[in-house]
Amino acid sequence: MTETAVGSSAVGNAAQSKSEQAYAAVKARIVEGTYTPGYRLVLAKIAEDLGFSVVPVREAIRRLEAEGLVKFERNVGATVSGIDPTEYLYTMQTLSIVEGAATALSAPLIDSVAIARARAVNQEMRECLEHFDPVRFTALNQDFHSVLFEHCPNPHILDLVHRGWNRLASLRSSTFRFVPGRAQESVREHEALLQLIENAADADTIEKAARQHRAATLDAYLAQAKQ
Amino acid sequence: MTETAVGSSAVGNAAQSKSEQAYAAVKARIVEGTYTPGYRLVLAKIAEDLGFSVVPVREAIRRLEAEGLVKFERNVGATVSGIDPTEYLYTMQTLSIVEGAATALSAPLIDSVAIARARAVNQEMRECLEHFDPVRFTALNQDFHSVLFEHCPNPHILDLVHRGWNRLASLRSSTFRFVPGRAQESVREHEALLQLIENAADADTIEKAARQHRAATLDAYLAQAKQ
DNA sequence: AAGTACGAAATCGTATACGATAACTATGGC
DNA sequence: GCCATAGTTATCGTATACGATTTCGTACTT
Repeated sequence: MTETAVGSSAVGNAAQSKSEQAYAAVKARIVEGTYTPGYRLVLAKIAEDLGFSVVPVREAIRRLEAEGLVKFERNVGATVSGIDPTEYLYTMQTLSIVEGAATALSAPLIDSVAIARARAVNQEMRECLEHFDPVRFTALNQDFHSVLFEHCPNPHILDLVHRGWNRLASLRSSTFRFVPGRAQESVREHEALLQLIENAADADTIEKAARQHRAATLDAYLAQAKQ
Repeated sequence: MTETAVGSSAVGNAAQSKSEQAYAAVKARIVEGTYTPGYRLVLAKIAEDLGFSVVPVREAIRRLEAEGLVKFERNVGATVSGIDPTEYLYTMQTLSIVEGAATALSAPLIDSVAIARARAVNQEMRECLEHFDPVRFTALNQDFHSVLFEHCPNPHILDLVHRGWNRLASLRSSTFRFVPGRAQESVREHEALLQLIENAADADTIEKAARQHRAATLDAYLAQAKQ
């Protein structure tokens, strides 16, 4: 349940069109890592696997292309798009901005129950650090932020956050693995963020903290990459 | 030239696929106002107009749907999506955030030539106010901001800005017409923004000013709508 | 042996065809 | 006269088919 793509229009699946199904199916495979970056997405093959024809599959792939999850080349085909360092920077920078805004907008709407829930998740993350469970850590990290954003009053902004997450999904938990100490820091920042929200800090402070939380991960990655 | 949709991948049209052409054609018609909100986009009709078949047209429409320019209903069809007050709020709020970030990121890269160009555009906007030419005013407004963002180092953020603009395009110049005095104020804010950039103000200050510039337009609209 | 040219295979791009669904219209019952 | 219902039409959704383009392998030339 923690392994699904995030942010797909989560309505009931009443009478989904095949293109929707294909979209969801391929997206899920990319996000959960079945299709790794560079994987070649052949329309005919996917169509056969799903039992559909190529037209809806093509539509699904183009949609995923628009979200940046696959790279599509005319008359050549689609591949799952990896994220090179530059793309990673762009994505993280954008995320830092939209997450900052999302957090600031959500903060006044987060009740004590949600705070407690987030805190519990964060506690579990701490435990993951001790047992060294990066996969679960990353999933919990998503849960943590989901609680924060759950009530974001602006769906457009929330959508941008989700897109960024999915974009990063294929290299999930990379920073946890590759940047020593960052995860510990991240957990501390989470707690600090919760306290700011609890104390009803002004929007600007919360925005900056949330933005910094993401930016710090990026910086840690960049510093490491430079070595 | 000022009337075209903004931000479409502006590479040479070498061997564009029909779905690309259809996308561009329909998008242009929406942005320039040929297809007004509520206009019913019948696949077969558009296909015939363009001389294509329905499949690429369908793909184009779905793509426009993803950008929020059209509303698509299963087994019913597509209509050009108007923006109701709520949508307008969401869009403007999102724009204020991404434009703020885009401006702050671009500021250090804007040279004196670009500043002069922007200032000239802003001067012309002033003249439009005297002659009461809202259409040209809006076009110039786009030009002004284009100069500012031209060198935004993060293409993802720039893309988000463009999307917001296209989203607003169908009700372009509305605030100029409907909110008295706002346009004058806007021109003044432009000049203030230019001075901040010239003086190499810190990123935070610039971001806040740019964000406020957009937020003020939204507020003016909301205040007016409430009456 | 390396490079080039040609041909075959794979794959995409789109037209056409037909089935499915929803909107519309006309008819009959109350 | 108004509402419910059946039939018709419009439109979408997708399968299939085929042409277009690229890629890959092979044979030929130097």
